[in-house]
Amino acid sequence: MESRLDGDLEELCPVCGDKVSGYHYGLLTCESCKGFFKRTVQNNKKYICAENQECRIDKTQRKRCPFCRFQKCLHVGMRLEAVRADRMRGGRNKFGPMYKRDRALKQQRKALMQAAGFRKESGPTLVSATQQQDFTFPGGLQPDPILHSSPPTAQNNSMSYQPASLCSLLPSHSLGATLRQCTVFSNWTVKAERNDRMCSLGSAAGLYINSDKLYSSSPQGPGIPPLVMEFLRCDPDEVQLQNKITAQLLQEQTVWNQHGGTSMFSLMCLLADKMLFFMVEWARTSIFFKQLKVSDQMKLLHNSWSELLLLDIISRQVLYGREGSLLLVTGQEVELSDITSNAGPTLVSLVQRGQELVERFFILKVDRQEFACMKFLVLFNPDVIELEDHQFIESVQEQAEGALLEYSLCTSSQYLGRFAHLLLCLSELRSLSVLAEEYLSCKDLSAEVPCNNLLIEMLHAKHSWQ
DNA sequence: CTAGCCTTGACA
DNA sequence: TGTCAAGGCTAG
Repeated sequence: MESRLDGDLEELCPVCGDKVSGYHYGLLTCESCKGFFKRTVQNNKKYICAENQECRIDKTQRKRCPFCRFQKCLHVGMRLEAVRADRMRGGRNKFGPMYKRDRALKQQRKALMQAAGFRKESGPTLVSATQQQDFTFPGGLQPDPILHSSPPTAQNNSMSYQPASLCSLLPSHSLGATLRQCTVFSNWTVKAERNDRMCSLGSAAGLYINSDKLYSSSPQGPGIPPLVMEFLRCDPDEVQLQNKITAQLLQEQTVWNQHGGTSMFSLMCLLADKMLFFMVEWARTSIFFKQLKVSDQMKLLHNSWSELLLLDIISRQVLYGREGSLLLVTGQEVELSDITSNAGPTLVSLVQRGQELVERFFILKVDRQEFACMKFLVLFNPDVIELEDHQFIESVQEQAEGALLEYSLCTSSQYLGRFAHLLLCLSELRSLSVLAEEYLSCKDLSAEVPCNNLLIEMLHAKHSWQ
């Protein structure tokens, strides 16, 4: 009897090497890893590795370390979003066409192998062979350190004035150790503190969502795909971020007093630099990213820093901002007219296009969950050259895109058109970030950008290898 | 908790 | 109506 699955079933489970029983959660796996993945996601299980998070997972040892087993499940591409939040049985999911394509591809490959004279028994297919490598899986679905870290203290902020480099930030776990002395505070107008409004808006927009409660303890669930919940969990809390940056600025104010006030532009550079620092911290502790080698991490960040920075600024305006003003990460507001009144044509254009983008996101009612997904979409750009783990990065981008699409499906009836519109907005974001980098480069050439900071490193790094 | 087998139900 | 990838059940 020659069944359709015979070809597929010859393959080995990419997680443990056991016999494959069919497509489960995105790819061909064995029955036990299917069940393990389902239990882990449905029950929101947290595991801890007793070793150094590099346990070998095979058929005989898969029970030993569920932490590393789950990490391997994610790494080979099992999809969190394929586990149904509503636990509905039967039916088909959106992966149907993907499974079909995969089958066709395997069939094609098999035919090619046979035509080339390979015996079927000569080993696992190309996919299994690469997936059976030994990967190391640092981290995983653990609580995000940045969300639980205490506010910066006088001690850890003032200890070191070394310039921060991306290289030094990535493998490090010490948040305050690389902060450095910067200049400025300035003669710009602070209109209003927004702490109260931020807090109330924050809780309404889901800033304080407890993902455990929302997903696992309610069998019906809120309809938020698990991967979106995970992205949201990685996302820094706006109020904490505001507190951290404000605390740092207050501390550096004494330094500024010694140097005298500087321009609005210098202040913006300082803020951008601080935001970049926390952006690197966000990426470094985020799901998927922390599994990458430092070299790939650096390439991705060098490629996307300006887009991420702009997306962060824009999302702040969409979620909490007021028309006609720019809400800073510190919670303060600057009138846009104050910025553009003395600005050159490039900056005016930047501000205008940025405002238009804010408006488009606002009309689409983009929420914090969607911005969290988009950040991953932007960060995991498989088009970056010379990536070591290109396949994984591509798979993460696909997963982020799938999660965003699925979430749009949950929240909007016109999800396909809306989803397409979101992608168009990201394309405009990209173009805007190019303009912003050009603007900064010009300023840098005329020595107007405060030197010795992460902002400049990013600017130089990107233009040196692209 | 694991993993093999069972039930369900959208889709081709 | 058959397929097959979801979730469910349960002995070990």
